[in-house]
Amino acid sequence: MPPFSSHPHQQQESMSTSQGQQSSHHPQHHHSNSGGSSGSSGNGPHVQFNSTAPSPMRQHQQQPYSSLVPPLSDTHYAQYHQLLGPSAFSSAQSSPYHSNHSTPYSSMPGSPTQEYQQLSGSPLGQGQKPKRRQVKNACVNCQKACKKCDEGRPCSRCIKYGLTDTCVDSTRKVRKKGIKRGPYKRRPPPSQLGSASVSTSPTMRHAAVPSGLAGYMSEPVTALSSPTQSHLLPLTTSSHNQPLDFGYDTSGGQGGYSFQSHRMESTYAPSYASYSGSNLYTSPYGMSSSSNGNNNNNGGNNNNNSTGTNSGHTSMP
DNA sequence: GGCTTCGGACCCTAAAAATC
DNA sequence: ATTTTTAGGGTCCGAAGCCT
Ligand SMILES: [Zn+2]
Ligand SMILES: [Zn+2]
Repeated sequence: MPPFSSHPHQQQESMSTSQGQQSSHHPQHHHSNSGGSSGSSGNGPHVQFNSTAPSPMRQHQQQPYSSLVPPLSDTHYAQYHQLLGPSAFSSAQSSPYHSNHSTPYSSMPGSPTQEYQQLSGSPLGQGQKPKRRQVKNACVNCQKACKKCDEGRPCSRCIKYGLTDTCVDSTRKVRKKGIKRGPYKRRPPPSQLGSASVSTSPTMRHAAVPSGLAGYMSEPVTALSSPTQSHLLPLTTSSHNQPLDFGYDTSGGQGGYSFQSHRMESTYAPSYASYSGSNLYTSPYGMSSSSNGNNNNNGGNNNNNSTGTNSGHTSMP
């Protein structure tokens, strides 16, 4: 993971830069600081660099983009949305909305959270949080508001707020290629398989994971993961090793989109702590020699740019 | 109370690396 | 060629500040 992950929010424009690198996530968000502390928590693959920096936030308020992004009390909204049910999405245009949509929100049964339930039928144990599922591409309005969207194109949220005309998919950047990564962690020994079971049980690898997260560790594990490996794993092990049960089509993904940017946001200094070597994240990279001739070595790689990185939420000009 | 913001946890999945 | 790991790029929860 990147030393300090560029923050998901914001971005705002292709910085040009040599190769247009710039990895900030959020399409537009401005957040003003860097650090995330995500890391340890959960299985989140991206441990972010925690840079404290309380940041005065909440100060700058350029102009509410309310005009574009209408409210919609999520509670209410969620209820409605929940109607979609966990799997309702997946198929592109399956939004129940279109199919029947006559149901008044008020009559929607279920709780908001209900919608994110198990997707792959995994029981999701007692205390576990159900996995949150996301749409592949949120509409611009929801994206800006950081609110939940759905597959339907005028998405339900936009419909509710009468933004159907502006409800279009947000653009996505294409992941860059050629980024070096450094060696991966050891892999499980070839044969042995079934035998290992018990002690080496698949669960081993997740051992380090906080109980609460167990739910994420669904994967049945197709014979693999040796104990050795497990201890090597950072405790941020990724939940799924492989796209086994993905409901979506892998191919589809985000085909090349050209990025665009909507909004330039006013002044939001990048400010994120530069990552100096703390290995908060046990990645092979860090340990790798200093040389790192080729790989830019840890996240640093193309992020450097990051300029915009860190915050994202934008707030309309 | 609702609405607006937004920090950052959580997710998805393509690409790199490791194996086969 | 296939599998596994990793991280780029994203979605959106949930809390806090504002507004009415
Ligand atoms: Zn939407
Ligand atoms: Zn929409």
